[in-house]
Amino acid sequence: MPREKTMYIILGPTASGKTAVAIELARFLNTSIISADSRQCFRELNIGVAKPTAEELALVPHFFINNLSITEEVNARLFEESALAFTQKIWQENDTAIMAGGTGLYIKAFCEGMDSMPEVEKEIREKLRNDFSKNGIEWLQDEVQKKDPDFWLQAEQDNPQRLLRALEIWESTGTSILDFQKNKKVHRDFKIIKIGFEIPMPALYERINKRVDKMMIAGLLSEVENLLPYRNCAALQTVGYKELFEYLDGKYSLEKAIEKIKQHTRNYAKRQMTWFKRDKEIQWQNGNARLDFFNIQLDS
RNA sequence: GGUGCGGUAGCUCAGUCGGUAGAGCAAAGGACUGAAAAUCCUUGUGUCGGCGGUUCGAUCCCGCCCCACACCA
Repeated sequence: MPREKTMYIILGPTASGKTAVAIELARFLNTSIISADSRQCFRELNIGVAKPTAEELALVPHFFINNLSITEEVNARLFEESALAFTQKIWQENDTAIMAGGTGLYIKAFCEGMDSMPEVEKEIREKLRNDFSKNGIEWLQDEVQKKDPDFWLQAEQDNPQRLLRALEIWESTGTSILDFQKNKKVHRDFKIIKIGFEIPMPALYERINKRVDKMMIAGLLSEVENLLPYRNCAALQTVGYKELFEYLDGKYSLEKAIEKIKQHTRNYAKRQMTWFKRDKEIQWQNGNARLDFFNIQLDS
């Protein structure tokens, strides 16, 4: 009788120390790690996204790291599909697996599934985005209001990303996006245990500030300079890159850019916590009490 | 020393033709179904540099002073 398969999901805000613990745990359980991080999957992004080092990656098999280029599109649905495929692969040899990351939506997609949505042709998406950047938010709002009034009524009416998505679904299908959002949770045929790493905000902010300084010493600026031709990619709308692009534009000093990176990373960590706090399945652990964490895992 | 331009929310600044003031960013909280390290929402009383004067009333006008910057000596 095979043991029940178990996925341990190690999550938490950026700079909470997830990476090291996930690797330790993976070695202990002799299994692999699936990264749930919307930026570490890009092979061109390294220092600025706090990717595990080559040495760390060599210790344990990793999935969804370095598997995509910044010129490719990624989204939660794609993550769900590939993470499930990786999981099946791991199950062939292991009863346990580890997912580690801070992208809450991706983790949710993996655990609960995304509603299936119609494919949107590239041309439609690009045309809408062009029209939006040419004509502005009022145009977008008018379009949505005209074409999908039901969605409009309950929409975040100033949120261009959401309006564009609704509109591209409308343009592709003639149907409201609401008709595809079933909000039903999928059940996975394996056990999921979510462990959250929590560090008091002042301490976390301190760690973030220090880590940004380390990134600069490690050569983040030259990583960013090399990516200058790609700065418009969605993948580069990322803390640490945006600010240094603007520094290179001469918008402000390097010191100022570094200060902004720290600020924006703190804001990001806060948003991550806001997301995670709502998930009542997460077992929270003090990020400094790692032994404790292992004990609990062995018992469950 | 002289001239000019400033001194308004933690920061950058707008504004009040005299009736005690508002944006962006920050901060705090929140949302989140194909860009999620993204995007969006909520929250703004601060001796409007100091002291006097004019006025029913001054942050806004006048005088003096202090501070910063620029230029001239």
